[in-house]
Amino acid sequence: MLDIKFIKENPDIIKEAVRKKHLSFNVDELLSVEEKRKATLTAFETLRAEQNTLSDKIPQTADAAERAKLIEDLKPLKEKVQEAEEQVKAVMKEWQTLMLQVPNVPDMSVPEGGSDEENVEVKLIGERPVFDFTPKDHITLMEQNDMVDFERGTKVAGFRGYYLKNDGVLLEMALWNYFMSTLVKKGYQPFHVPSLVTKNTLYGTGYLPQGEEDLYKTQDDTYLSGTGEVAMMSYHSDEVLNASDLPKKYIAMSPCFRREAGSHGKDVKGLIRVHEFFKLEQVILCEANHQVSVDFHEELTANVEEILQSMGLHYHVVVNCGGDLGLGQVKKYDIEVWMPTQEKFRETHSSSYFHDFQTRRLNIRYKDAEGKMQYAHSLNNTLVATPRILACIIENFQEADGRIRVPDVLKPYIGKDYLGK
RNA sequence: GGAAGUGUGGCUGAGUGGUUGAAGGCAACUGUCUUGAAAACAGUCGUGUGGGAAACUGCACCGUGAGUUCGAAUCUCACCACUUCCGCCA
Repeated sequence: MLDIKFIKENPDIIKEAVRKKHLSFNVDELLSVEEKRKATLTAFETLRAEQNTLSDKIPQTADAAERAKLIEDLKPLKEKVQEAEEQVKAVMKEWQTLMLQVPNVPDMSVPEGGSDEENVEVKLIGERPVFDFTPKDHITLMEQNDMVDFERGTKVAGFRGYYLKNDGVLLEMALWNYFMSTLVKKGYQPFHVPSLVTKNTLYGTGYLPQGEEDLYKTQDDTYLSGTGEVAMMSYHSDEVLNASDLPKKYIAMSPCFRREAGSHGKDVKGLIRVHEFFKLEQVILCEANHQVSVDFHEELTANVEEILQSMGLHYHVVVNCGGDLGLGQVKKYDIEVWMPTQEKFRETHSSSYFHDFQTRRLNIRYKDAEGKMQYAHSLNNTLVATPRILACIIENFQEADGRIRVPDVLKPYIGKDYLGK
């Protein structure tokens, strides 16, 4: 959600945002509904003021006959007030529907483009691993080493189902522990957050109304969240925070559920794209200042890079083009790790900032130094999402004999040098 | 799932139809006093939105939504959350 004042004063900026994000939204329509909203509201408030004034006279009138006359006189006004109120409600509904579709304005540094194919590489770290044998893909390797069972996974859970087992589970838990403990040392607070959430939280984070078809819905009108960001961000909804408590730095761990509607043909095998996975997500709430947001955005990205480098993974960072940004995102980096058998980088992390887009919807504020209420800024980035990253690690660290070498930094968490049989 | 109760400002807590946006207390802020602090005393102290240069002022908000009424924090209904008891279950 953006400030309607800002939209009214800068319609061209919003139109440019719509264009750059490749959306279809009619800013002029919103502006005309906004005018209608103000006019209807003013009309209603004027009538209501009249009603209040006359109503207040009644208890001050002692004479019963006079009283009865006043009450009688107010009856027609009551109907007019009700009519005006109906009109306000109708316009407000229209207004809110449109307001939820207004995109946040992408940063100047966001490149032009319509899809992820036009994202721009901004950093390249490490080198492609060289194998003196033909490398196997993660599916083959993990099945050979009894780390995964896709056959029974689909039998039990359906399309994209999987069981992780044995060293696959040890690797997964080692990653959770390693990533988590690294960030806790940096002062981030760990949370295990709900993944079954109400509608409002999803509107608040911007996953509704646009993302409806990718969400699993329950018969109780709750949803299975696709990311821990949703519950973590909503943690402080409708709160006024102390400025001195900012920034809030959190790690949200939770299972994540995604219908992957519209991607049935993509990554149909393996652990790259699954309906159900586990994620630790970094979330920051900070003061409402662009440069502060930018600095924390770099921090969230650097946190992950540091860990990927410590494992010796080859990756690059891309800045997402306008068309690949979510409605609320100002700027986004994707971190993509090299997949040897696919001979391309695959997204393992996604780092973005929102300014006050989410906090307006969630009503998360703080009082600044002058005592003025401000909407906080919000940011998030994946810390680690399993099992996708397992696929990357396993392919990159495979040996000729089919075993998987354990990166040095993970050895304390796994207790051995190689995974597999 | 059954029964009863509760839901008011940052917190606590009055208020059961008419200057109540809401008493009192705590916390916070500002002054006086003090070398400084505490204490005491005096004062200030909700949010959003519209009008106005400002003083000021209209409207809305007492869990959410609907209703009754000239008028609702207060009455009615539905929903939600919490508490306690019972049942069931990890």
